Parts: sequence; C-alpha cells; structure tokens
Amino acid sequence: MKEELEHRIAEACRELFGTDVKVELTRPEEQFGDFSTNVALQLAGQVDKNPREVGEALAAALREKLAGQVTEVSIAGPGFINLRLSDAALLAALSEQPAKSLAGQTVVAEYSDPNPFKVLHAGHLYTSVVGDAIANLLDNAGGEVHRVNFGGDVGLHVGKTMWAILKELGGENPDKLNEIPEDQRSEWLAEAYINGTNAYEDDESAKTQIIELNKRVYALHNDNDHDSPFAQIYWTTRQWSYDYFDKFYARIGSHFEKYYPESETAPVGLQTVREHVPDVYQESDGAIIFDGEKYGLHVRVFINSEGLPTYEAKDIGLIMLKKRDYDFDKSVVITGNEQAQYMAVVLKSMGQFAPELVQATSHLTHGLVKLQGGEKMSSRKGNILRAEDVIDAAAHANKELTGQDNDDTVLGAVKYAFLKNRMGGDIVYDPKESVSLEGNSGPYLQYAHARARSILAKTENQGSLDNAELQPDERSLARKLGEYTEVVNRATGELMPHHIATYLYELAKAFNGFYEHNRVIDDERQNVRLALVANYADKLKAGLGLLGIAAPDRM
RNA sequence: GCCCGCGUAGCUCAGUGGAUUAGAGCAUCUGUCUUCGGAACAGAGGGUCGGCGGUUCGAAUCCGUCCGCGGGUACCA
Repeated sequence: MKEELEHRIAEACRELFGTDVKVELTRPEEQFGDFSTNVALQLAGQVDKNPREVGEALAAALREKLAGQVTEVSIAGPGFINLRLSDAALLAALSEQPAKSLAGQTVVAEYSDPNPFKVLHAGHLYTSVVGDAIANLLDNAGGEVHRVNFGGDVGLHVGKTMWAILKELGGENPDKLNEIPEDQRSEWLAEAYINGTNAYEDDESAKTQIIELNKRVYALHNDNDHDSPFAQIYWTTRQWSYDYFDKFYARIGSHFEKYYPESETAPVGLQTVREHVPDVYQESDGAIIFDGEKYGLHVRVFINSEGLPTYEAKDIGLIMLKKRDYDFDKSVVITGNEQAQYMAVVLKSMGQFAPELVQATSHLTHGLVKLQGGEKMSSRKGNILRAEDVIDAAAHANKELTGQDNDDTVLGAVKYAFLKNRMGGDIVYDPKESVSLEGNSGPYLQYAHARARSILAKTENQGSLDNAELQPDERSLARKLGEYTEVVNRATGELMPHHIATYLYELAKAFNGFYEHNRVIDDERQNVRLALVANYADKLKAGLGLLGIAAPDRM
C-alpha cells in the first residue's frame, strides 16, 4: 500500500514537473489524514515556485490518479499533501504481510557470546533477548537465519578456573569430577572461576601457575589432546559450561545452532592475518598490528609478540569460518558498546583483503543493564548481576503482585522491558515495573491479547470485512492496524526491534479505546467488529512473536 | 590529549529535519461507566528537548563550540 502510493506519487511528480523526487509517505496525526508527504516542499525549491502552488497542482493530479484508493487529497501548513484512504484501501492493507526483503538470502546472526568457564550475566541475557528479536525479524523477512554463538574457551580466565579446579580435585584427577552432582556443576565452575581470579590477584605463586596453565590449555588444543588427565578435566568441564548455557537458553526460549569456540577460530585467524603481512598487517615491536590510524581509527595488535592471536585475529578467523560454514549473504554481529571502535578496526583491516565480507557485515552494539536503584555491576570477585538473577527478580516481583508463578508472564515482562528501549544506550531494569499489568509492559500486552481472544471465543463466527463501510471508531482502529507492516518493515530495515514494541503498545491503547465505547458481540456491527478484533489479536500475537514473547490465549 | 557514544517532564523512555499546545508509561491529583476479562477509559499539573552560536521556509533532530556522563585509545575481551 505505502510503497505503491509512493511510487505513483513519484510518477505524478515526474509527469507534472519533469523531475525525480524521493517520495516518503509518513503517518500524520489522524486528524490530517492517513498518509502525508512533503514532496511539494522539496519540489518548490527545484522548480523555483511557491510550495503551495506546487502542492495545489500536484494535489489536483493525485485526486484523479489515486481516485480508486484515496478519497481526499488536501494541502496543509506550508505545503504538506495529506491523503485519506478509502475504506476499501484501508481494509485491504490489513491483510498485507511484511516484505520478504531477504528472500533467498542466507544470514548469520551472532550474539550472546558467553565465555565457557564463566557465568552468564545480565548483559548476556540482554544480548540474547535483543539478538533473538533481530534474528526473528531477519527470519520473518524471508532470510535463512543461522543463530550462532562465540566464546573464549582459551585464555586467562580458563587458566584461572583450571587452577582452582585442580586445587579442588587435589591434582589432575579427572575421575573426581564424577563426584560433583550434575545439578551443581555450573555453580561449582562459577566458584572455581571466582577462586582462581582471587588467587591470581592475591597470590604471586598462584599467578605464575595460572599463566602456566593457560599455556597448557593452548597446548592441548594444538596437540589435539583429549586423553591426558589434564585434557580430560578441561574437555569435561568445558562441556559442563556449554550444557549450562544450553539449559539457560532453553529457559528463555533461545537456541543457537553452533558455538564457535575461540580455540577453533584462533588458528584460522592466525593464518589469515599472517597471509596478509606486510600488505595489510605489519610487524611492530615483535607484534603484528594493523595501523588503523591511516583511516582515522587506532592501531591494534592482532598477533602478540609471543606469536599468539589476540581477540582481533580470532574475530578475523570467526568471520572466515562463518563464511566457510554458511556462505552468508549477510552477517549480523551484536556486542556491547565497548567493542564498537575495536570492531571498526577489525573490519577495516579485513576490508583490505575481503571487502565483500565486510560489506555484508553489520555490527550492532548495545549498552549495559542496570538494576533500578542498584549499584553498577562489577565482574570482580563475582558480585555481578547474573542472568538468572534478573529473571528471578522478575519472578519474585510477579509473585508479589499476582500471587502466581507464570513463566510466560515473567519472561514476557523481562524481554519486553529490554526490547522497548532503542538499542544502543544503557538500560535501567525495574522488575516491578516490568511485571506490572498497567502501563507499557509485556504483561499488559499479553493481557490485551488474551482479552481479545476471549471475545472471539464467544462465537464461532469470525466476522468479515468484505465491502465494509466503517464507522469512525472502527476506522481509527483499522488505520492503526494498517500500520503493522510498515512498522515491521522499518524495524527489519533498521534492525531495531523497539519500533515494534512501541507500536504494539500504541495498538493496544487504540484497541482499548475502541472497545470501551463499542460493543462487539450482539451488536448490529458484530460482523465487521469481530473481524477487526481477530485482525488485532493476530497482529498482537505476531508482533509479540517477533519480539520472542509468548501470547497465550488465557492468562 | 585524541577518538566514539550519550545528555528530552520528579523517575524510566519514544520521537533523530516538518505541521497552531514536543509525546508515552510510572508517580501525583481529578473524573467516567450497573464492567462482551475494569488487569478499562477520559482529563489535569509537570519540559529554556544540557548551554551558546549557526544552516534552513522549518531544528529536540543537521553543523560548530562549550559543559557533564560513559566507553575506547598496542600486545584483555
């Protein structure tokens, strides 16, 4: 609808003035019409005429040209042209679907990125929720989406954890791992990491041992060692970590088809970087660097002076592996803000030898999760806000408010609270507000959906909009429903799920306003109104679905 | 120092070139309706859109500058 009108208005501009204009229809306030365009203002400058005059001429042409779909064309203010759709056109828009702009394309979405041997914190929950929503949008647009994860199974944090594990096991005794009950493994690992971290800071000899263990972990990967006692401990506990991640992801409704451990991307990255010395990367002080300063960025080390790959090289390797595994057309990577400039350097360097991969890549970043009224979280000493703490806080607040334990409500509350914010800035999470049934919350929308379903459940008849002539309140609701595809298309194009959250809330408000004054069942307008309610319930459910939020029929 | 991001009502946030009064939610205050799930609806108060300058017919939105906060700035991720 929108695209078609834009196209035909552009055509009219060409016919009348012989110039090409980019027509963008916007949604004005309802009193002004259904669509609005400022082309007359743009054209006025180009053809050197008064905007009002240009507007009048264009409006006259549009009245004829768009007669089938548009009942009113008016000029307002400095020269805006407002269009009012016919009821038929307005209703036709209700059955439109979001654009399949990614049909036939393969997309890799990487997000969450927890490190094995460490706990999932609030930030991981946030990127998982946002990443899922974005992946859903890409999928909804027809893309073949692969959700993948990346994390450090080698590195100093592993050395710290291994140190504490060995101490706990009384040496390299893999058999003793069997004594740890399955349901305590993740907590046991989390404690090991904290103990290792503390020892590293407080105890010089421990620090030396940890550095040594870190090297042994790298070495066992190089040697493909799965049999030595040390290796058995490493592989077993690494798997415990992945099991813990999987379990958590299942709890929040996420699923990743692949984990890329750094141990796999490191060799590929190392080789790729070495292949491009000295044309892209150069040696400097014994390290291999990329001089981003040439491009207004900064210098970063890709291979350190010990010959080990840094995160930069591992990321290069990751992109190569994703390409090898999926041959993607588009790649989306979601990380924290602190990696924005870092990633710019990595991608700039890669652009020197694989520009097509870089062009296909979008790096999105988000801020931190903070608890309302709480202090900032710190990764030191383990006093961080864990992912599960956030969900538990929501569950607790929900229990206090409603007396119920309802996973759909709790998860819906947390996810919506995260997703309603534009991605990029830090967000403040307030458990009480998130589970509230009033205001702009997930449960409010879930309830709005359940309420609509219960109306529909009262009759077999699902109504019809065929040849309907709308009353003013019905028209307002239909107008809002018609924005759905535009909003989804925008959210998909910008990779910004919050547009959907904002819209769904407005839609629910619009519906509640309608419902307050208009009877549905046993009314002479029942047929039309039922169909509107059905369309509303479907859109609410679909929109929440894109956000990864359940929309139960009953609550 | 340099680079990047952010600064909108008491609080949490939309809006990122357009439309006489800058929008929501929470909180505060006031109403409506004998309720197709009232977990509703309507309304009021509350803002120099961080400050100043500029571009434009038009700026919260673009540019410059200053202030404040956060992040990055060679062998962490």
